[in-house]
Amino acid sequence: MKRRLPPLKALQVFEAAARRESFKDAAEELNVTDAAISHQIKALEEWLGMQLFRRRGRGVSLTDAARQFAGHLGAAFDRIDAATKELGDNPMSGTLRVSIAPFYGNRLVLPRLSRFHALYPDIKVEPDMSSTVLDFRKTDIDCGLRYGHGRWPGLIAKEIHRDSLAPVAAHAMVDGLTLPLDASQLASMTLGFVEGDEADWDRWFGKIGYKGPAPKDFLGYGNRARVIDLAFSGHGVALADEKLTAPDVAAGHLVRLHPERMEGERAMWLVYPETEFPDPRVIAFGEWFKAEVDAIADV
Amino acid sequence: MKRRLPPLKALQVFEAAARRESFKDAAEELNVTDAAISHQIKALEEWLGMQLFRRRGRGVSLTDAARQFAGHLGAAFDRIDAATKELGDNPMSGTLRVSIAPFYGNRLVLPRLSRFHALYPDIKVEPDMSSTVLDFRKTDIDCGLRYGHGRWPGLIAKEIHRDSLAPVAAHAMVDGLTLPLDASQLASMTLGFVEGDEADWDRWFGKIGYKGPAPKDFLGYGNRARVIDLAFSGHGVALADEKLTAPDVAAGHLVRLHPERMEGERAMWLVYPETEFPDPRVIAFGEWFKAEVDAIADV
DNA sequence: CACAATGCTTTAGTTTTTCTAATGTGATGC
DNA sequence: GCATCACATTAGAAAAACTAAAGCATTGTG
Repeated sequence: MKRRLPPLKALQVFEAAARRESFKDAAEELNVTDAAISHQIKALEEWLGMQLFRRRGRGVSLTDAARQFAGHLGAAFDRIDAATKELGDNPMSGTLRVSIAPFYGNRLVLPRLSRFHALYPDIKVEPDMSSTVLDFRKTDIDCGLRYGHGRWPGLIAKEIHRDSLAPVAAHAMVDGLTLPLDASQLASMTLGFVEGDEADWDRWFGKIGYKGPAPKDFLGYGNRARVIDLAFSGHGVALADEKLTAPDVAAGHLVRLHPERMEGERAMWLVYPETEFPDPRVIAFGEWFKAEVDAIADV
Repeated sequence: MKRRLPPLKALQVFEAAARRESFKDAAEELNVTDAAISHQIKALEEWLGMQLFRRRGRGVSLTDAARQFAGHLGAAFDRIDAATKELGDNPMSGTLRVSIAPFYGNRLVLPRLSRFHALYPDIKVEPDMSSTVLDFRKTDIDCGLRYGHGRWPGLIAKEIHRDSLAPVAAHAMVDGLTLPLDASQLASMTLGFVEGDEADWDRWFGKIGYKGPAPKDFLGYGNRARVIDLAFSGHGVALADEKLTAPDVAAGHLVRLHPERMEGERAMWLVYPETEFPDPRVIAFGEWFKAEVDAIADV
């Protein structure tokens, strides 16, 4: 039951001519000459094998069948018009698939998602918490929140929040000590770091002007989730982002050991495919989330 | 609130590509190369200013908005398809405007019209009984029943019934005479004729082999309605078509004076404009009416 | 009643759109 | 690793759409 449509352009011209019952008026509406209308109508009549207009020297009149036909066409074109407008009108709808590292997502994104939904009720966010490398060409994922240096080929990355590092640990670590600790106290503790960012502690101690014996008790982990786990466990200190740890500090699970903050090498980025027409929902999501993170008060 | 539709060809291509979720399959369906599909989709995306497909090296996938859009388009095209099929499927509907001379129409057409409606329930026949010259270019009339020689420039004429002439008169004319009359009795009566067809009586008398004194009492009229009126009035004899007068003969209003029939110069024709696509309803009407006239039994 | 104006048609030629062939690219399967 | 598949791109060919101009029949106007 395949469709067999007449040339659509001819139908469009016919519908206009039928609606106005005049080739001249149709020509004006479509910004062409009346000869063009005449041609299209003739071609359509030939395609259909029947006459649509009665010619009468000056002016034309519709046959019964053609009038009915034109009505259907008008309705069909109206529907196309409506669908086209809808397409442009509300880009803020549908499903937005966001890839987020589980650690970061559970901690910062999920608790705030309901507020995004309040803002854009027609967008359903589908967080993808798998930690696999994200490839927008293989999956239907629209954007991702990624932690890193911000340069990924083929991807556009917009900075959400750059690390603002400060040492945190569990209460057990500082039992009986007065806060803030001084640098030599810190230097003697077990210091967690993310592999690849080994230099962070050195830079931090340098920033506070520490000149004493170099810290020696380092523990490296594959990602910062593990480093923060170390802090939670009470067996070491993490040099962690203030926004990321703020909820735990506020809740009393972690303690800031020193007021000094240091800008980190890495940041959290909104990433999405390099495309001619960026998905406006992605942009909106990124802007909303940056505002949310910025609003996290330091403790 | 003018419509502003994207290029319809591009929409058609997009709908197919969206339905199959494959440019290649769409190309096959539309009998073009896949490059053509790629071009149209790209053009449409540029027109809309947004992406419809996610490209993924091999294959494509629809965005949410595009899927919805394609659904609307499919429905619209289905409607166009249905309307187009309907247009061709039932040509036997609508209003058929037929121009008929009142005399002929009241006598032969109107009494039979209900049977045409039974045959084609969707055609509404609108008889136009005005006797004005019919010009298909000025009016919305579809066809006419015309009496004459059958040659009218710009018109197609199909013969419905050729005159089969025989003399009729009112009963009063033949009171006390035995039927059929013989030729000399007829020749002495008042003979009605239609102006232009003066020779008919001569031919008729010739046909029955009448050699006596030529008839002298002639009365000319502008049309045959008046000539038959003469017969009704009892003041003369009409040389009239057997089918046309059959009802009156059967009802006893007129009497056939002689069994001899003569084929006339004129006939009743179905006429309609010379056009590339004749209205099939006109053809059907003509065929039906010819059958009806043929079925009139002579009395 | 002649004459201008109107609205559609036709023809011939131009412009625009659409399509193809060839080639390229990245993904995928063997 | 290599063939294959699905889409993209380019350049150019083919087809469709459009225009200008002239024509024709009808209609309105002075």
